Amino acid sequence: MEFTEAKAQFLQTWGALGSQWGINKTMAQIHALLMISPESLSMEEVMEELKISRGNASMNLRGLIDWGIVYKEYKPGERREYFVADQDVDSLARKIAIERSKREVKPALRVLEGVKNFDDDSSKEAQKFKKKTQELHDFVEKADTMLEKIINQKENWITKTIMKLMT
Amino acid sequence: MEFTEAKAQFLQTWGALGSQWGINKTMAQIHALLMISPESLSMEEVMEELKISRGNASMNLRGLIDWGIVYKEYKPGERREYFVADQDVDSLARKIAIERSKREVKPALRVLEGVKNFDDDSSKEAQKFKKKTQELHDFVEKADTMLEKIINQKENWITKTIMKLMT
DNA sequence: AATAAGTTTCACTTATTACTGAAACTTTCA
DNA sequence: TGAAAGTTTCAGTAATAAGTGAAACTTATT
Repeated sequence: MEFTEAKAQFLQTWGALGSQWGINKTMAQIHALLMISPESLSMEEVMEELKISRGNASMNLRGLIDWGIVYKEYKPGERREYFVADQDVDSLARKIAIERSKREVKPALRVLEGVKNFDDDSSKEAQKFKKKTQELHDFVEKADTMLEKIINQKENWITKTIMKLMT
Repeated sequence: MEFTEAKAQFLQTWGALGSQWGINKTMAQIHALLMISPESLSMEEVMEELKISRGNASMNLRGLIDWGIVYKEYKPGERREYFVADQDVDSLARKIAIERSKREVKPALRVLEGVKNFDDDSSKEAQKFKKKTQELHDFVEKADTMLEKIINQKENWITKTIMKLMT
């Protein structure tokens, strides 16, 4: 396989993977592009390379900056902004995990908390409902705690975690 | 909050959570409904309760069965099929994790493997590309291994994992 | 302060994914 | 075996999410 082909396939696959994980295709692709690029890129260059519109590029670059995995870079004497991706894969994954917990898990927990304390009418249905929502709440809370523990092992967290789980 | 309201809100939220995690809304809702239901339900009842069409109900029930988190149940003397959800939240989560790894992570790994062994033309771009794809491949592989380790602690895996990570 | 280069926004279009419902098929039992 | 009850499929439709591009806005420079 040639470099150009490999690159295209990589951008393509990473984009698809991204959309399965709640990050939209373009956002994942821009991020992938910046990661493999030896120099920082301007918005123009991103648009050109991925054949996307200005609006799309702008929105998604901003999104990536919000997620904290892409940074702006200013070159001396140049007006134009350049973009760089966080080069550390570990820290990237950590940031994504934190962000998803904040955006999805935490809100779900709040709803489960509210819902499990409904006015119990002591019917069979109500009993079962109470039991299950309680269980789900506890489970989600635990899973979230686990995620936090894993990602808080600052450096090389995956390796460290695997080591711990070896026993 | 009343039972009926709590139930509606729960079904609603669980559906939304599902779609963020790659399980479509209806599928997540059917699953939620079956989980909180004290009796097994027929397809008719599911359709009725969630106000969805026969086709939709059929497709998604089948999907849930494929995921291995819902089972068919036959009542003696009755022709109709009834559906029950796996009641164990731990085993449910484990099954979802296994399935997602199989469907998403493994294929992505295969592509990364192919792509990182492209014909190197020794340009700066190619060098960087090789380095990054290698890093990403190793990372994804490690993460997947970790997931496997976690879920292989058969019983109460979340609790067990947290205990291990406590140190 | 005028202008030109750069950047962002947003109403609209396109693409993707999910859902409907009628028709086809299957099973059971009289 | 045929008719009724039950189940599945799938072509068409609807809902949702993503992307476009021109216009508006910002900033730096003279």
